[in-house]
Amino acid sequence: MLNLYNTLTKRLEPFQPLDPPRVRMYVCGPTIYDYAHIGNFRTFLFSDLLRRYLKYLGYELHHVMNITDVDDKIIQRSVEQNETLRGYTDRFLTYFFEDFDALGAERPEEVLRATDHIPEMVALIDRLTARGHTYQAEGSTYYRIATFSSYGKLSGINLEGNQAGASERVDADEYTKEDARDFVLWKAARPGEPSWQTPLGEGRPGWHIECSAMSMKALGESFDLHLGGIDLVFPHHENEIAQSEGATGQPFVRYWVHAEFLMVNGEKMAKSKGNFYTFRDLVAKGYPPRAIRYLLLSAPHHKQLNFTLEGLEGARSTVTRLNEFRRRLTEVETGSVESGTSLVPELVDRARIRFEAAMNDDLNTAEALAAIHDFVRETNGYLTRASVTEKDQQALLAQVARFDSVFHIFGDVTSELLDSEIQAMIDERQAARQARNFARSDEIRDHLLAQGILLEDTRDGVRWRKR
RNA sequence: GGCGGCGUAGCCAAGUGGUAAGGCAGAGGUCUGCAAAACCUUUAUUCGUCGGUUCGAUUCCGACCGCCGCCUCCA
Repeated sequence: MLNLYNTLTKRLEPFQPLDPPRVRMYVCGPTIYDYAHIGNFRTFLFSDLLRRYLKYLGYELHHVMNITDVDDKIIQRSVEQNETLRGYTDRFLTYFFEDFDALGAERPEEVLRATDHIPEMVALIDRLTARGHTYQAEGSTYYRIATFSSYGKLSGINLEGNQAGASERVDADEYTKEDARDFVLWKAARPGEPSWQTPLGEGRPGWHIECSAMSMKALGESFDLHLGGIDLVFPHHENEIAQSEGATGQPFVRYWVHAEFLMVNGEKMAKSKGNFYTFRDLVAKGYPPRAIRYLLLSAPHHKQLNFTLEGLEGARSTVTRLNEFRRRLTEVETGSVESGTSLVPELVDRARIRFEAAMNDDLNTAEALAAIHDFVRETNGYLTRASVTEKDQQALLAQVARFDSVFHIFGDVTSELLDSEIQAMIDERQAARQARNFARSDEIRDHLLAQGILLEDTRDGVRWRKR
């Protein structure tokens, strides 16, 4: 039984979907104003891991991810680039999914763009208005938080304020609100900004309403899982609850699960801090996508993970080792074994049980990976000591496949799914590395020839001096 | 100021009231006519500091030090 830490209840809870074996899951996707950095991808790889593990457990996923394709930064960037909003976001959406695919993440069943769902948002705002949760000011529509009594239940935010130390930063909002805590549902059009003509007036949607409208459209008014980065707990997810439950009167989401930050030198990796790496930065430095995936999944999602290049080097070694292991297992020569002497079934069972126990414990990936590593080491040792039957080999390969269906880290470090631009970067790096290796082996060979240790080195083979 | 989290070997990092997983890096070794791979051994008497509870604490409690996050757009 999978247990998940639920931000809403602040407890570890057994996961029970509303309508098994279906699982309806919504993930807050990217705002595509630029390339995503690997901190962003930590969340998306976490949702990929959860998705894959739920499938491993036999659930049927209906996984929805939104794309925020209209907001202040996007508008600003598209104007700077002299592109239309749609053209600009189309371009960065393409980049996003190139990276997403290269990182081995499975595509959600549905990817929904905000600007494709303006009518749904307007309809939801209408429902909120009918229930008395909204007010208008200067052409914009706001949510009146005072009308939603359980506001704050997700984040534990104190509505009484207590922002003395934060007061200088509060109220940078350019729109007119009755109360600083209220948030905008529909923003009145402003000159030079994209806008939509709707019954609410000409304007564009607020950020929070997108997710409520799209998630409920795709998954219904109540659904199982809602994921996102920890920074979305407040105000985004708190506001989603206010919008959705305010409109429907129904419980919105059963399990809220949040991914912690990726840190750099002890600080949150963020565009605004300038301490970020994009996926492409790292590929250009020669790191395989699979190593990046491994690193981002190597610590449990509820803990901050400190990113270092040294750690990424380690991840590359690890992933190479896993890949070699699977190849070795695939190519091993099978033989016969005295009946009843095979240790393989026990080895496989032990690894699988430990792996599942770790994953069921709120997706403790560190422990699950430890189970995989022990399995790999023990199997490698077994392979060097004894021959395996074909049946053993199949059992071992099947177990590798089970692990890999969840983590997706055993494959080639490069991927056939890679976008050509990314693939080119990798090819270049690999060619350079190979060249270095050749040079090094040439050096060694020359040295050995000079020493007379090596008598001959041809394509067909080498001849060594007899000892 | 309010709320929350973290501090474990060179790096990343799990974990527990009963004596420190795993990966990477390092060292030694086995095997292979070099190398690589693989395997074996080894690397924290100790888990920020100081107290307390306990037969026993890294794990519980308190204080302190250091760091971080949210409260503002943010994965």
